Amino acid sequence: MAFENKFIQQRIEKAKLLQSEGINPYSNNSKRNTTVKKYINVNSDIAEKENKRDEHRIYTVSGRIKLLRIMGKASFFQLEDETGTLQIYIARDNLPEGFYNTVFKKLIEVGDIVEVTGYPFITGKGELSLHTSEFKLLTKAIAPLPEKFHGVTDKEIRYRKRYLDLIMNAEVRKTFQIRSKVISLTRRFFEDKGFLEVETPMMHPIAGGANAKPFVTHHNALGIDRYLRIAPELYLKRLIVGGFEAVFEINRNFRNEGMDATHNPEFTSIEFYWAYKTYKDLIEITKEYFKYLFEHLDLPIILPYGDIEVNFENFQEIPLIESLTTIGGVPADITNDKEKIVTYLKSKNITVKPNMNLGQLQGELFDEYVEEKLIDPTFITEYPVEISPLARRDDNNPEITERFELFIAGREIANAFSELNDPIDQYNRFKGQVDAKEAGDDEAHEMDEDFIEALSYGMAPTAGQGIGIDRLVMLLTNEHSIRDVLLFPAMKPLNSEDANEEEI
RNA sequence: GUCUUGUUAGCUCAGCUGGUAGAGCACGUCACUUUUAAUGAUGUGGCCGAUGGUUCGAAUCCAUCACAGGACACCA
Repeated sequence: MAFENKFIQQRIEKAKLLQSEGINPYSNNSKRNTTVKKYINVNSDIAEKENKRDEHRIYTVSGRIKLLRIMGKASFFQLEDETGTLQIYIARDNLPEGFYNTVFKKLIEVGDIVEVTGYPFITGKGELSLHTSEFKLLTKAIAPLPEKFHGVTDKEIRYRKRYLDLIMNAEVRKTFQIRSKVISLTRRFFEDKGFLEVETPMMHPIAGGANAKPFVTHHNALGIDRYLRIAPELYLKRLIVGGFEAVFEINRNFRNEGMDATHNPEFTSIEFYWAYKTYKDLIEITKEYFKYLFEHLDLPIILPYGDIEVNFENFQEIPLIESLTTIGGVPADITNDKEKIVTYLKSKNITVKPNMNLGQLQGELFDEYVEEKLIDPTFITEYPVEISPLARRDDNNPEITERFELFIAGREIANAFSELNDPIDQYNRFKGQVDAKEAGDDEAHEMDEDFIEALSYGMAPTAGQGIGIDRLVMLLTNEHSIRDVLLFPAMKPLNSEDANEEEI
């Protein structure tokens, strides 16, 4: 399999020659004492020095050779570490006798990881560089890097071999640094508010907390199937029953559904639950959260996303039914009538599943006519109870719930509600879901009697929210595919044999 | 899941209506001590995604399959 490629063979030969010269091609004897970024910062004054150099400052930097320009008895190369790229000047007469000609010129090449020691100077063309007095190979790369100018652009290679993508495309590293920062800031934001970070099971006996198809796995010792969680919601609420008053979890959820630009089988969300609060408090904390993110990420408050702009100072709030007419342009006289909605959708050539209830049809109208038009952050409130099986009913109108979803740039970013804590109401809503499941809705919720029992002991009035981290990061990094914000997005195996491989 | 467009050298890509496969980069050799995608000379490199079919002849036409991108459907 591996190492057949002639270029790889060639480079393996070079590694052997290095060994015969007494040079370890996989040395770990690194003496690095600064990064490229620090080197550039510390030496920003070199231009003012005599001869534009300072031979008394000696630094050792390490990194990968990205570009190599050999010119007879001297060479330049670009050395790249995580912090940046530095030009290295290396000349025959500054190195031990024979090293430059027999080792550097013949056995060192683009892709190798090396360490150089020397002093800062500025070249004739005005670039701060390092004048090498010692050169050491740390790691021989036996596989050649992709083309130096175009790099690797094939999306399949970039996703399957993310390491290559990261080597070749520095801006990709930036995206994942921002992702890391978003998660870190999110954690800090909620911790600062007094929330406790918890971990709840990833393997569930009942796949609850959302409407979705789960992955199934098997516990051998117990001889039972488990579901990879589709949401942590019901476990986090059990903790509120137990007396924790503010909890959050940032972790993966798994849904056995289609893959596309906004869906990966495993995705990251934060869910948080806050006792003695309502969804109104969640609207406030959500605004505060975004403000916090924008400040700490140093992002413009009017954020470009593709060819649109999102104004993060312009948070809107509008009830779902109202949005159908004012934003969606749906006639006002049909939005509360099942038959009229079905007729209307049919007249627009939109097919709906038979036996949909009013709430589901209103949801259809929203998805069809409103969602994509919500560019600036918009809290859609007053969701129908039929499509909100875990949310508390509005005290004044039992047909709607104390719930909102937050939409930004035409996409759902968060889902939140005052939690249903009436165990009998929750029991009946689960029953309704079970009936729907039996009627063929394979994404309907299952009965979770243990959760009902937990509620029976009393859960303080609580508000809870989930935010999709991947989509949030897409928004903040101006990426339009979820695969570009996941280091290792899900991909099909390359040959069908792998797909059918039996477990050991 | 459906439709659609791709898959040619390690990488980025040409290859017209079918006639024995091309460039740049990378790599080998030579020259070159301040280059910036270094430069100049020269050379090596391919089961044209897989399997069938049509044809005297297929990278090229047809069918099936695999993988990927995009759109739609479902979902977050």
